[in-house]
Amino acid sequence: MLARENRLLSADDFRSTMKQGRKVGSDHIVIYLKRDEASPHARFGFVVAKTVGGAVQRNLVKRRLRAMSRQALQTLEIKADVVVRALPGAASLEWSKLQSEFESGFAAAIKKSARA
RNA sequence: UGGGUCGGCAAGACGGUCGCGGCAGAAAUGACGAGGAACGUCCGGGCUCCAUAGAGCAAGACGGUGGCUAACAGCCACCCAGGGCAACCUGCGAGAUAGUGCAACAGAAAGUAAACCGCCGCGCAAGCGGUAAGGGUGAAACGGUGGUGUAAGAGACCACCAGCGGGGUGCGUGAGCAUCUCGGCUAUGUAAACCUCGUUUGGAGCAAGGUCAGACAGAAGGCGCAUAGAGCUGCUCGCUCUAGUCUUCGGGUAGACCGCUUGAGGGUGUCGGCAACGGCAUUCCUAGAUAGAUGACCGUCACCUGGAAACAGGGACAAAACCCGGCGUAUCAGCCGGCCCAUCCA
RNA sequence: GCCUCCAUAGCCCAAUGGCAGAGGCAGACGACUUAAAAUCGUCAAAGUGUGGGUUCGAGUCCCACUGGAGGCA
Repeated sequence: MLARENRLLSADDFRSTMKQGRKVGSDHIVIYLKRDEASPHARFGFVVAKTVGGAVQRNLVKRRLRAMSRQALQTLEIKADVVVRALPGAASLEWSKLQSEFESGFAAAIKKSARA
């Protein structure tokens, strides 16, 4: 779990990040990243729809994504809002595969947003 | 030993590192942190507000008997019916002489009367009369079998059996069971069709409800000012509140705290009861989030699968959101016990 | 949290408890046409989401599930 200041809390935050942020997709996840140097912290949020699975599967996916986000936060230098959307099939994926997907997608999103 | 049937247990254990949630603490830190179904939301309650929870109708639910319970559509014991060699299982199991409806097709006829082919009598014949044994239809045909009887037949009469109704005796709290006796010789099925009888249900739901803080902009229409609106789901009455109130459109806020986890609570012992369950004593406190807390990495042991071994792989279903009691449904691999049947041995 | 509705042929849908199922679009074949469209005719395609029950008989009535759609606070 992330600390409270590193989480997206309101529906408006989610909406603006997904609308204005840079979007990078892969087989099982989609990452939206919006740079915001004015905000005090980098913030993460997760969207895991019912199509992913039942409550148990969705919680597992959310927790794994949170653990990955926490690791990414330690090496992150920029301030940004990030939303990770999980797609069907993410629940049956192994940890290492999901992690590699997340890391490559996250790096691509940072590169893309730096160009903008 | 094999097969069956019923019930119960458990939901791998211990530890390390990095993190999360609320709690305690000044801090360091400490203990705690999803389930047997947390699920589906099918019932019943507690709790909160509406009147203190009221009356009648309507509407719904339930339906063998006795008990348990806060309550129930649940549970226990028993009765009856059906299935099974048996253990055991299944049953929305009141009422069809209160009334209404329906019973397609076939068939003469589908519920209280009648007669298609027959059979018998009369008649040359057409036909008329008697009859309901036999045939045929159907899911179902107005008791069954055997006899007496007759022109042929028929509960017309008789015996036994089945079934219905009235009465009695014994046992049982009771549903009922056993048995005796009398009566018409017989009355179809369907109430998970309307209905009748009995019992029972006021409504809304923790986004209930309350405290604090904060934001905004009003407009149109309906009904009313002493009978009108709302609370109050369909109606009538009754009660309370208000001079306004409701609907639609538009605008604004969606923050904090309480409710919020100690409860019809769990464990153990003992007593009462066939049991469900209850009494008493003692002991324990065990999640309270709000985009919503359990994840990642690793070690040891146990289980299963493959393998000679090293070793490799695997572990279901499914996650609290005010709280309980049930029901229903999902569940890999397991463990334990009662009972029944078959076979073998003594 | 509280409710409501739906499931029938590839698609949209109808049905009084009664021979088990109507219609339209789409499909196949034929006619018309030089050919095609349109039109006309013919044909095929379902066993009514699943499992039980009531009934002589169930798409229909009852119960439990499964999947889907919607509403209110």
